[in-house]
Amino acid sequence: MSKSKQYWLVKTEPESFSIADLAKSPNQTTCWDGVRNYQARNFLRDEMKLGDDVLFYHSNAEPPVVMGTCVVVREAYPDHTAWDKKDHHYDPKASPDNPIWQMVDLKLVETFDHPVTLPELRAVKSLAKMELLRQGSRLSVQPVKPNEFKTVVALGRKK
DNA sequence: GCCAACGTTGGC
DNA sequence: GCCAACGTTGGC
Repeated sequence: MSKSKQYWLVKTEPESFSIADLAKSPNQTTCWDGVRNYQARNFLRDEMKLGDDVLFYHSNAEPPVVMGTCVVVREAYPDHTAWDKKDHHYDPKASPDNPIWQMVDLKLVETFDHPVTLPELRAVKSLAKMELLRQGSRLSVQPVKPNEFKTVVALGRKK
């Protein structure tokens, strides 16, 4: 008995990992490591399912922008970068026995012809309640409603 | 580079 | 368990 497909948005700073980097990755697939926030992790670990569609967002960019979409191709498994001392997101409390942090694998679906900027999103009335647009929203993995997803994709394809 | 909003830490 | 101090995120 499978639930209907869910939708998500993930943030990344393009200087560390951009959608172009994803496009260049083997099989256009990457492990989404480095999430170090419990609420975001809980979404990754408990709710992201194979086949869920994901908006790919560039944060700390000029302008901040939804670049395209990807899809969940592997469900949650331990984020081994958490116990790698050399990793930027190293967490001394994590270990193979107690991973704490999880990641999923994401595969590129499409890069928008017309990436949708944050000001453009804010101008769309039906997106007013998007988590991304909430003031102070910092979740790097967040749920997106089906209509919101469809609206953003339509904006990304047209113009 | 600034700073508001947020999450985490640690003293008590 | 409170909450001040601190660190981080991320838009501007």
